[in-house]
Amino acid sequence: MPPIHISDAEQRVLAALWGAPPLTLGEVACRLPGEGWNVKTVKTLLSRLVEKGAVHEEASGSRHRYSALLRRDEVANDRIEGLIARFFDNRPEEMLAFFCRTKKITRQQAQELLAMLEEGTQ
Amino acid sequence: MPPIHISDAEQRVLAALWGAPPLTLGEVACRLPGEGWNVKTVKTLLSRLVEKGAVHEEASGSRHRYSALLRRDEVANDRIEGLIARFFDNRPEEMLAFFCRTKKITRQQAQELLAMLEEGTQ
DNA sequence: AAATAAGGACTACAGATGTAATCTATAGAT
DNA sequence: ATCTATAGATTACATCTGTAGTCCTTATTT
Repeated sequence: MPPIHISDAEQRVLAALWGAPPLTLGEVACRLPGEGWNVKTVKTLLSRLVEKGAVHEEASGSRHRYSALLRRDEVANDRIEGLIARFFDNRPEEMLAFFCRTKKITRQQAQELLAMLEEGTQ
Repeated sequence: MPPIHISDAEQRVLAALWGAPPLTLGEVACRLPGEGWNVKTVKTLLSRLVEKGAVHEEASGSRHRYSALLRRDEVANDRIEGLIARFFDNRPEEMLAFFCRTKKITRQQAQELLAMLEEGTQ
């Protein structure tokens, strides 16, 4: 199966479902404050996500409830992999270096990060 | 001006121009081995990039030569910013943590990175 | 019971994107 | 001088995306 492609707008809707119980259309719409979308727009995006297999739709009385089938970290990971492939020649450490060079990460933060790694590998 | 949006396919073409002298269409096409695109397709993408102001086109005899107007690190940075905003609540250090948690980097690499930061901040 | 609101199914429609094809000019090969 | 390969300008066309609108069926409110 070809990997599902989630568009930008769809991703925002998907995000509204992350870490939430199955939500109705209205509930989803409420969780998308900044977007300024019509509820119908949210419905369209939800339907497309269902078609794509990224969201589950279940009947609940005369309404439906929607829940995410893709986890945030799965999607995030895909995106990151894509960036590493495209811009950093498939070398994670290159991306990390770039990140540190440009992303104003402090020595402090790097140190904490290192500590975390130490923990994870022991 | 609204930020230029470079599509996925366009990005691959742009990448072929990075770090290279102005190239002709044929030269660009040659630098896109894996894509399996018709030269006409490459030409279309190049033209769109020119329209969008991401690529410069200059006459060279009866042909044209193309060169990137956006640098790799600019584009990479935009993408990374997007990810941080979308998936990590605008907190770079969260993305870094994720990065390290998913084992994309070894302790060794982190250590080198830290050394680099030390150097940069002294 | 009647009016209203929420939301389902289906439809709409322009602009972006992927992926070329045509038609034409010209530079290099014979 | 002619043929051929490269590539410029223009056009094509299906699909995807953003952004709803219609029309209909409940649930809820009066």
